[in-house]
Amino acid sequence: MEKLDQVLFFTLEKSIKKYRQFAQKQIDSANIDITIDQWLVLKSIQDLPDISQHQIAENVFKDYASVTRMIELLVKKDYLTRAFHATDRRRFNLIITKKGNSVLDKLIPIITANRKQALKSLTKEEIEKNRAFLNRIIENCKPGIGNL
Amino acid sequence: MEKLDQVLFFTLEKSIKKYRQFAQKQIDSANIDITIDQWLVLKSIQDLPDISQHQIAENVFKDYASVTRMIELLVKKDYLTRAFHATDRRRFNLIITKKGNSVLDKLIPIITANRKQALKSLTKEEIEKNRAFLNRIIENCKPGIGNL
DNA sequence: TACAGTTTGATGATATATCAACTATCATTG
DNA sequence: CAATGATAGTTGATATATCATCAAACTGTA
Repeated sequence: MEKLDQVLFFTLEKSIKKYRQFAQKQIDSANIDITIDQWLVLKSIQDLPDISQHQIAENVFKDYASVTRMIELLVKKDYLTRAFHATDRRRFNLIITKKGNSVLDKLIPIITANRKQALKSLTKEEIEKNRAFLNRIIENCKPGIGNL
Repeated sequence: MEKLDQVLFFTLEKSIKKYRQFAQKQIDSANIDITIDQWLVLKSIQDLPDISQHQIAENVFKDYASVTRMIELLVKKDYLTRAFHATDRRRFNLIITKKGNSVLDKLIPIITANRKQALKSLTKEEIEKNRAFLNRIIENCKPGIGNL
């Protein structure tokens, strides 16, 4: 069996971890109290204000349970409030607070710079090819007749 | 700001997560009681029998604390034993048990099949290009003068 | 309308990630 | 040899991942 560092999935894990560490450090350095995962959730709500927690989970491909807990944290941090939903009493209205919006605004230039730095010297074409490649992996890993 | 699904790092996260879910399912289906992360640690020890916990952590780019806890679990599961190190009393000798070796053996065909399935229809050349691409991201995210 | 099945969300248990603080041991050097 | 600094590993706290189970509310249909 090959050594781990020759396996593509290993490089894949390493790259995303390094990017996350790097990006989180930049956020911390700016004294913004949020994790990348919390930001993903908050951003999903901003993009689709009437989103449900289940939809958020699918959006950021996280577990429903994780989303529940992350939302609790965002409420604790006063970035988000929960109100009753007008038509469905199982659901909540997730409303980003002023503080939450301010954090989202402050994050824009940081995240943009992070992505730019991480993709420095890589062309648009390379990036697109890579995305296509990764999407084929995603397709191949879908549960299907072949691997149930 | 772009929607999340247009961001490369998002696709990157998704692909590694989908691969992990898929691969873990195959392991579970074979009734092998191990997680992928535990396997990574066990495999590191098999590859380098005199490895230290710090080296393991670097090998699989995990935190030292995580490695400590994963090793505890592997010992509990009787896949690994800890003995005193001959020359350095701070360290441990990590020895894979018979049971551990048996699990490692049983995993070889499963992991091989997983990787093959996930990379189905992707050529060696594409894979190599992709690895190079990811390595450039890793380089770009290294802490340096530009982003401290 | 009443029941069955589905959807939304919460919670408990376990595994891992990350940071910080801590102990024990080793290595260096004055 | 003693003081200092480096290294190996542990532990606590908090965040997240995953699975299973649960309750409440909704929907469709007999």
